[in-house]
Amino acid sequence: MTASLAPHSVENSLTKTSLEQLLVLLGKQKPSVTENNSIEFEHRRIVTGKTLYSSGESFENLYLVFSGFLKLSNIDAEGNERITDFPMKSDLLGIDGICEQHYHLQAVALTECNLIVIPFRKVVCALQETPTFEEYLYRAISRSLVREQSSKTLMNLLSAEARLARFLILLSERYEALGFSSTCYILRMTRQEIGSYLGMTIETVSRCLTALAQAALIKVEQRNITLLNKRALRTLQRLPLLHKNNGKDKISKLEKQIIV
Amino acid sequence: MTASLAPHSVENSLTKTSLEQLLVLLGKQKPSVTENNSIEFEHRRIVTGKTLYSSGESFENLYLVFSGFLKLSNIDAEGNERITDFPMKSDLLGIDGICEQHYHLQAVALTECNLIVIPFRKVVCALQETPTFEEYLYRAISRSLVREQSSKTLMNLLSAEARLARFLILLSERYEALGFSSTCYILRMTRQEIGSYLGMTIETVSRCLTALAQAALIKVEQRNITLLNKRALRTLQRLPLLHKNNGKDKISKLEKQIIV
DNA sequence: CGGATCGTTGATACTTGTCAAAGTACGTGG
DNA sequence: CCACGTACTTTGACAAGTATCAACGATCCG
Repeated sequence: MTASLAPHSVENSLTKTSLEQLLVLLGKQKPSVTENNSIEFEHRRIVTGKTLYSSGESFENLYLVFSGFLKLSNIDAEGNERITDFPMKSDLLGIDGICEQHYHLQAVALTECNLIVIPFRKVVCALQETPTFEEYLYRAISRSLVREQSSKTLMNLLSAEARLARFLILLSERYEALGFSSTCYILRMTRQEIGSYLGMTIETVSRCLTALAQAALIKVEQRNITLLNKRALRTLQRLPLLHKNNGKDKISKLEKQIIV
Repeated sequence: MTASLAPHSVENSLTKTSLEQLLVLLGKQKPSVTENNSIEFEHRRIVTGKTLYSSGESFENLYLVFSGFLKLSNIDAEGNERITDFPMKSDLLGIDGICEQHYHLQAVALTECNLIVIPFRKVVCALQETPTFEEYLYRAISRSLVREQSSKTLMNLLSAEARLARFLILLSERYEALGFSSTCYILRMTRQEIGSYLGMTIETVSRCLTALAQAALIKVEQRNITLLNKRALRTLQRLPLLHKNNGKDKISKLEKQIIV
């Protein structure tokens, strides 16, 4: 049972995208009739493992993910990688470059990627007579901020198990929003990368996955994840850190809650 | 020895701000001559403890902090507060409201505050012929995102001591950027609020402050903080979690590094 | 068939949360 | 002005969670 419905599959053929299509990806609901559709955006493809942009590089473009899966990370002075996000379809990349005209982070493809290129300066100037574009650009940027804040907020003070449960649920919701299966998907990143993102060691990631699987909340087959009990996962992700019981008790207690 | 130079002091008298002044606060370097200066922005004052906006409230304005000190937080379903930022002068508030037209977070004044009101929809439409405004607005929003990401990145996988050291250094840098003393300032928030922000308990905050003080890296007098050894603090904030020595060894080792 | 990267599992030690209690600042009302 | 209550802070003893270290298993690729 492979998660063949996961993103990064078809629709890799496009090489140009109209403004209207771009707005829909940015979150626009109903297609407008009168929109300026003469403007087209180039695409850029990168293969697995390649870098889209690096920290310090001068900022020129925003990128909207059309297909594929990436990681966004920070390399500190000692060379340690700290992952801040895993962008996927419809996510906007490169916002971190606007403020100082050079990118702060590094974006690397975890699968083959097809990205819509948005030349920022040109576009913002040229499209100011197209208010909807501006509006959705603002919204997309704001959404990134909200997501960062809420993930930051929730990562701390939650146990490793809770954070991992939350991570799996959030991934599931993102897949669902894109029209893919929300219960069965492929992790496109290594355990190491999950650990970097969630702020825990690779061993802890592994142990927590095992624990969740033993409690029959998920099924783990290498990077293939099946969510078996989303309700329990949701409950788990809200448990504050450190209850009086150990892991097994916690989960069996959870089981009871669910049966009731 | 009180930190009388800390922000939130003078300059509380203004009630209107020109576009040019606003751009300078947003980070503009050299004043332009030809800028449209006829536009003026209203101010809003709130007293200590009052709420500027709450989660869920419909979004209308961005606010630029002119003076004072606030906290930005998230109240979860169980009523726990999770603080995501402590905005101060020149910080932009309310960005979290753009994406869904209602605020996601709650903003509360920690001191008396004087805020410049930016009616978002009106202003973005009306000022699109003023490219510099747009540009600096984008920059400010991007800067918020970068700050969120980097703080998120650094909070995890660092020890409580390191996070607290980082917190104190970052505060110091923000005060310095505003022209205030970078070595002596007043914490405007409780230990509880620091703990919520850094993802640790109030007891841990207290113990770490004591430890840093005993190592003579800082001086603590209630909420009055003096940084005695910034170099050591900077070193400490980059130490990865969990070395083989205990806290005291860590600091004395640090001391040696510094003496050398 | 190696070699390398990735993932799992176990034993141990350290950090930090939890619980409990006492100390300090601050404002209100007598 | 002092007593008192409340909120804030500090400190200690203990327990729980997770990092570290080490070894092994699995998968992938040349």
